[in-house]
Amino acid sequence: MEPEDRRLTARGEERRRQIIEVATRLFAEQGYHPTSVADVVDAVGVGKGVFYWYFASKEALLTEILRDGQTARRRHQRDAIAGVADPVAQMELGIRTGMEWMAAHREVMTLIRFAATEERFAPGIRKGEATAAADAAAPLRRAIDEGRIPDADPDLLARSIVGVTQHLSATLIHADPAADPTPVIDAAVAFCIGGILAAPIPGILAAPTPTATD
Amino acid sequence: MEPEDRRLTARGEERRRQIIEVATRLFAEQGYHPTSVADVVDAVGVGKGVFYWYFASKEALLTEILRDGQTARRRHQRDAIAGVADPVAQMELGIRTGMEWMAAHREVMTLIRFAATEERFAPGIRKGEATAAADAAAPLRRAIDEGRIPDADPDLLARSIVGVTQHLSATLIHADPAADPTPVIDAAVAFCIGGILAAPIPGILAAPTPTATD
DNA sequence: CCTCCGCTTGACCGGGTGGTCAAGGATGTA
DNA sequence: TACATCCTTGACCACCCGGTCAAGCGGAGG
Repeated sequence: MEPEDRRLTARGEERRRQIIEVATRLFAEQGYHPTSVADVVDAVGVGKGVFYWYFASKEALLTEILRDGQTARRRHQRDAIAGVADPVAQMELGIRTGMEWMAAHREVMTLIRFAATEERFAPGIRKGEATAAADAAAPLRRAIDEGRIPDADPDLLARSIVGVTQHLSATLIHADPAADPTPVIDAAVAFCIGGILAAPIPGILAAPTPTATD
Repeated sequence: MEPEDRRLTARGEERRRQIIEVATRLFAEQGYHPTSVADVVDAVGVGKGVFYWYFASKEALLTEILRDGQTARRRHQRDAIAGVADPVAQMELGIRTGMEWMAAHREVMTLIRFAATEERFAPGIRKGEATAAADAAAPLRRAIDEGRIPDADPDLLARSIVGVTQHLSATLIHADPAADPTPVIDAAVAFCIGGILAAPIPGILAAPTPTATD
């Protein structure tokens, strides 16, 4: 019988959760590859067979962590903006709740960023990020249609916002988990709202200047 | 005699370069850990001992690739903005040349993003990114002092810009290396310039709304 | 009390890893 | 030619990895 279609008792579900939790922490702290299955089961305090009772492989466990993390973040953001009508307010709230989720789930974000660099996991990550970008692009498109913000490629705007939020989250919030993330989040919101309002800037942008030394 | 203080002939230097080049490609394609030293020397077409003639360890090779990549990007950006006086023009040119460099060095960027997630390599990456952020923060500070852009934390602005450029580079330009990166770069410039001009936006930002479900 | 089955154990396996090294070929210099 | 130095070889090593499995435990339902 395969691990994925086993019927688990309450005790079994709890053990499974525990393994996911410990593995997420260890993978994020030491790296996925440097962390062995033995490390995980030792940290949990069980025999090695337990791991393979609940998971088909080490890779399957990481895949599940990544998938669950991406869907959880998406749901968190969707729920947050559900009651808001104004698209620009939706954007701000989406940025806020997205960063709050990232700050509260640093380990998962580290794993997602790792997985994006390894071709075995990257397709799944790319798909999730495309979904996230599409989620963000929808209100942007509406805002453009309503004339609330200048005309620009909604997908590029959405990707830019994802870039700002993920990077600030990774470098500043994760650097000091104890610190209050609010100022960083406020800065991200201000920067992103400025960015989406900025498409046509007359007289600021310099000439194309294709001066490359490379 | 240790590899690091060997005196290499022209042939030796060439071999060393070749190993770095091949390893960079393989590490980026398959991942650092899944790529064995045997994979690298096989791809180069030499015996295993050659690797350890030029490098102390697999880890030392990656560290060197990362360090060289970060310094090369920094120099590229510094050289590009050297002759420009206006701080806002410096910012735009810095964003442009930075993204051009990233587009031309996808493999190295992939390795940098990987290394940032593994604690063994992360300190070096963080240091390099702090330097890059400081480089970008300097013209921002001047622009603020001169009243060219609104008052805001230059470091947060710099980190936001790094986030946009790296993410757009990683997700869009790397996704299709054959495509012309210019439209993406233009979008990044517009978004970032908008972001740094955006600090005080009256009547746009909604109320703080600390509605969290978590 | 017994039986069943979800759960656990940990020794074991094949194979791959990073790294070493004694030996020998290639190259430049004198 | 002779010699030193640079470079290359590839078998070899100790170790550890992900994964397997026969055996046994223990709690819930009968």
